[in-house]
Amino acid sequence: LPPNRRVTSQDVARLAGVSRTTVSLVLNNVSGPQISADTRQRVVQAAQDLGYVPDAAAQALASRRSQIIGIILVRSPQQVASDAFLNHMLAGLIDTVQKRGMRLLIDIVAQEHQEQAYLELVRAKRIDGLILAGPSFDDRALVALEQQSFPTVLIGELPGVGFASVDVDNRAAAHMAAAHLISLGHTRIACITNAQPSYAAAVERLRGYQEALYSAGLDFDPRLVRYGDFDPASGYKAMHSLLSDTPRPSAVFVASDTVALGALAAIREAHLQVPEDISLVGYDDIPFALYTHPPLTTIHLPAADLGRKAGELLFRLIRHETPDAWHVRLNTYLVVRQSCGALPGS
Amino acid sequence: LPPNRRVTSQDVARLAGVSRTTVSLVLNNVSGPQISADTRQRVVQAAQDLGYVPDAAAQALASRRSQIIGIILVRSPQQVASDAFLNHMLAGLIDTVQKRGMRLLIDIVAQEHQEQAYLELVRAKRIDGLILAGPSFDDRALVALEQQSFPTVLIGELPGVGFASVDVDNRAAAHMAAAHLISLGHTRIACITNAQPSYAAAVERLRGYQEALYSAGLDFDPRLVRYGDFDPASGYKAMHSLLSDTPRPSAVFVASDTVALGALAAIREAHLQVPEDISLVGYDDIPFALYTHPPLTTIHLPAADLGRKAGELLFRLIRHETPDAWHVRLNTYLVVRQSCGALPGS
DNA sequence: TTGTAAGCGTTATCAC
DNA sequence: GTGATAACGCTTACAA
Repeated sequence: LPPNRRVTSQDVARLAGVSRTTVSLVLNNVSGPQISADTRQRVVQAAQDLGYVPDAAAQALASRRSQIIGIILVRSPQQVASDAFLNHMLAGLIDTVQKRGMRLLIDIVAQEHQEQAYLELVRAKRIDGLILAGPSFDDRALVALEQQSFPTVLIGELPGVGFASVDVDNRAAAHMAAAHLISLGHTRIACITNAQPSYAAAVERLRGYQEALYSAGLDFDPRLVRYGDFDPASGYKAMHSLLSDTPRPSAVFVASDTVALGALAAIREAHLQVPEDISLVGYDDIPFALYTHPPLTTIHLPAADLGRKAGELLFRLIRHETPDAWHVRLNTYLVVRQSCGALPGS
Repeated sequence: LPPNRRVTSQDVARLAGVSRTTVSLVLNNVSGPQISADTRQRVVQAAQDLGYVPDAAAQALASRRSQIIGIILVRSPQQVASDAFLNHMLAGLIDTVQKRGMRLLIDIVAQEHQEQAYLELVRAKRIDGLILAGPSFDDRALVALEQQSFPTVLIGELPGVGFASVDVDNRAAAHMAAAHLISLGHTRIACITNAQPSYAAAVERLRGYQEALYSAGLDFDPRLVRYGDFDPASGYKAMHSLLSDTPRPSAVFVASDTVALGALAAIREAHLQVPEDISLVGYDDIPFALYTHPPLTTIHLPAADLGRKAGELLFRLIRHETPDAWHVRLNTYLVVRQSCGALPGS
């Protein structure tokens, strides 16, 4: 025998004095057949002695399950760079995946390549389930997945399609943010979105802001809206433009902390004070929001939970269990720090 | 025939009127045997017509290559959360991996579980190559990889072991940062590290700072050193402690932008000004460094390139090519913004 | 309770 | 140039 050969289940079987079948049954804890405690022990011992690790490819080929789940992040390089959120979500997801003894395959693709990216993964049976995180999805491509009912979970906005999803209620959260400013007496409240209006989440947040105004009997003035683009630079630009409006807004809801950092810089550059001259509410509660100047009042998003829930939901689907809910909505809440003040004279 | 059966290479062969062997040869562009252009064309066409996608598990089992590379991030959940760097590196790595038609399997593990995490991946032949990113590695476990010369690349500090690695010269970079402060006339310069001294990178950066002092003929005063711990909170605490020293340092090198954000907050809280009262140099050049108040002078690290280079190096190893260099050192440079001022009277 | 044997869908080694 | 045929290492009916 070649000395450095791979240890196979055959070797384990031989050492334990049983068949490969038994080895497989024991090591996979198959529930059907009862294995005597003695046999089980011998097999486990033999496997350990030999340092046996099953070959993943062989296992996948025979069992038709790869024990890998895939996550596809539909994002531009620029977004990846400034997404202080991603880490958290990934950490939550990986945590869940590990607990199930599975692995995570990750891919970042541009909007226009998403289809080929996940179809290959699925068709090659490389993954047992798929998590899609991105702004929007190409319906045409998703149809294929839906037809073969491939286990899939969306993180983000819910399109009309029938996929399971995990998200926060962006509209309600934005409503909460704007309502906070209104409660402080502000009436001229601007909005800088997190992204361009082609992104569903951006539209939802804008709508929440709008609804908060209406609920309070305030007018919605489209001239007070600017579109951010994921990064601080876009927030800087948007705020700069907003500050040249007259009369100046006394408060701004910035639908992304990252974008808000740029907005803060623009305000400082104009020699204005937060919150004395302008109140600001952010969105996301990134770790840095506590350390801006001043600390940013913002909407807290449960990033890690988003990843965790998506993972749990997906595992249910993979095991053909009916999930408690096909569309999970996680809670957000307002974190009051020091970037908002009452409107003078209110 | 069952209507919804998987399309196999057998089907392609049948449609093209050739054998499975030929299909494999054509689709994998095997160089040895010459296939006639006509046959090649027929096979390609048939594969496309049928929407054939090779089964990943079967391919892996037969070819002994999974086409997956693994990255293991050795980090605590806390570090993952505040690591504004990770995204960049991952994006760079994924970019490289995609170009090679491979996939990336990602895992985050705590220091104490690293061994089992990557040994399973390697032993199960789940991955063709491994990238390890973390503060330090358990030599005992790495020995196994080294012995079977499993393609492995380290991102980070270079231990004594013989693995290929990609890193920046932390010491030289820190030297540069401290030298900048010295050039502005500062003599009482403190240092807040990025992490505890158990982390090699933290020690290297501290040493670079120290060497810069010596080079300038300044004394190294250990009482001016504080240890950060990855997050802004640790920077806040460290700076707070530093500010109660007398005489106060006139400048601080903070070996992590993330930690520096906390330090900035502590300085503001003490009603001091940057750079008027205290100069600050950071490290990493995270996207937010440009938007702090004031914009942070810092050391730029090529995060995405780190990922890219690690990927390229790894592919060389996988293909048994001798790499140009086993230890790649990427360049850093000082980005001068507005957090440093000349010492009054110098 | 355990063993036998038939796949799983490729790749790779030879002949032809 | 192309086609049999044997691995690859495991899971899983089914048989004993």
